[in-house]
Amino acid sequence: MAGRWALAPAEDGGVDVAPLGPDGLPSGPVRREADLAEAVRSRPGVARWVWRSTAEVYPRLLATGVRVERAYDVEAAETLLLGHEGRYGEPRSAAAALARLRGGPVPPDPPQRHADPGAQSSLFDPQAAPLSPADLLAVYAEQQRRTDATAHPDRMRLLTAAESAGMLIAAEMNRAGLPWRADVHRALLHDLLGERYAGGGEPRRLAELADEVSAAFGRRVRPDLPADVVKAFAQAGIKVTSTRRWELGSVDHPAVKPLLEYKKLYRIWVAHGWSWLQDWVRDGRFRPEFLAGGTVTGRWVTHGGGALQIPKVIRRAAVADPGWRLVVADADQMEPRVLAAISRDPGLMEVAGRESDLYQAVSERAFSGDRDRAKIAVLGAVYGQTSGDGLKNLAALRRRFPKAVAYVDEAARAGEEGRLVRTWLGRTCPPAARTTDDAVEETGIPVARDEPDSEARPWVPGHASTDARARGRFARNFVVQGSAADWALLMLAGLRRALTGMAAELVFFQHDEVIVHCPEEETEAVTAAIREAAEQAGRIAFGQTPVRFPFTTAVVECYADAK
DNA sequence: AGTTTCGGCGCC
DNA sequence: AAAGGGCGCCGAAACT
Repeated sequence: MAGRWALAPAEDGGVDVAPLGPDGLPSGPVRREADLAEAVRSRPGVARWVWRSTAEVYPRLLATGVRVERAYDVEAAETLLLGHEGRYGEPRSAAAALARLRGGPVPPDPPQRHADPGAQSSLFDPQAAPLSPADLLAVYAEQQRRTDATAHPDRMRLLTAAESAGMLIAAEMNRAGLPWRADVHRALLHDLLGERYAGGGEPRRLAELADEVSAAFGRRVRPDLPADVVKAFAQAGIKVTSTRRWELGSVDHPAVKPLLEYKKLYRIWVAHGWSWLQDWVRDGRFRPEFLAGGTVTGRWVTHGGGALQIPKVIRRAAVADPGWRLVVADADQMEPRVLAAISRDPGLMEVAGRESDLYQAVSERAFSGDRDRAKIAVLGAVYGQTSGDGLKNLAALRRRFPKAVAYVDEAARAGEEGRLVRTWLGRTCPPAARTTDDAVEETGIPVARDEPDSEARPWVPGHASTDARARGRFARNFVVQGSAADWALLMLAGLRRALTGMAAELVFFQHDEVIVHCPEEETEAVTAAIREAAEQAGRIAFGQTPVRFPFTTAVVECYADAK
């Protein structure tokens, strides 16, 4: 019973399953079973389930209490493989992959659905037409062949496996939810914003601040309307081009202070206020929808509730159940450590080979101990800083860490020239935007200019006039942010495996930070599992490397106490 | 009236 | 002090 099995939901609500031989072909007959959960539950020895889409199958399994150890998500793999092959924009569904294999017309991907509170959505329509096990396995076998044809098949296999694990984890986290105390949240809102007035208008504190702003200007001003604010400043003889915080910060006018306070609280009111609570918190859990691999760099996204942007002050409402704890773990300086591992810069590897503060160590080597400058320089190198002191700092960084800077410089050059760049494991950056004609010539697939599904087109930078440079910055950041996402995904998969058999649940993941909800007596084991998973992910991803990947871990009852 | 873009800001 | 990467979300403004 061990080994891989294929699983494909059938039209009649049942499911087809088939065992795979070592060659990836069926090693036994296809069996039709009436009940999905029972089909999986009765085969506990299966090492990896091969299926079209985790989003299609796994929530239904979880709903009946069935988990699987490992899966292979054919559509996730197809997305990664197409990208690696420089074929971004081609339909990524299993049906499309099958059509390419068979030579038939390639169906376009279904349009993405918008997330509504409470609605389930996924990368692809979970209700897509069923695929027979034979067709599924034909696509799978072809994917194995394409994986073997990549420059680093071992890394690509790791990537598709990790992405598939991510899909499982996302589904499990969507089900679990982040423990959330609505009563604490409400008290917090009342403290910050004051009473709500009937009719849904601004709460008391915001109304007061708006009055203060108006008083300072000597006329009625709506602080939530940038155009109104800019005009009011102009009438007061102060020229501002926007109402951004950093620009207003240096303006000397009595309206500035209440205005900035208003903007801060307004943000909380509209994005994490009472209606947010209403929409996203049920049964003591905040349930956003996590989507693994939702960005081109491999970072996750969430739909609903702004789960990856919870303001620090609102984290006060994320509270563990009685007798339970939140283990909050944050990777220390993940991106520069990853840059050290992928560039193999001797100096940066040495610095990253210690668990102590990386920016401090960099500053001692290149910035006379000025930690702030060191941090700005490192982040500038990673993000593509192009002006001001950044360039000076970058030069200093380059002298001491030449291979590290050369690595991102080369990525930037490749991006500007429209070449492909990849993460360490092989996730591939979308190529430069091409004209419609180019796309047709290369793929044979017409791309409508006003195609409503923007997913069908390659990434384009925000402003056409700065195309090449924007692509350079994007590619520069991509190799570091994306490789960091590779590492984080492996870490997460390792952690999930280590938590098997415990009551502990993964409940939150945010780029370099993970939260596990567990009984108090499991916190030590969870903390150890996180540390171990981090080091293991470093070894698996980067092989022999002196680079360490430490975590700062806090065991707390309340998320806000973690930092 | 409905849809898309913009400005601003939250997180990493 | 201010600038560079990735996102989501909201209301207002701008459009069809």
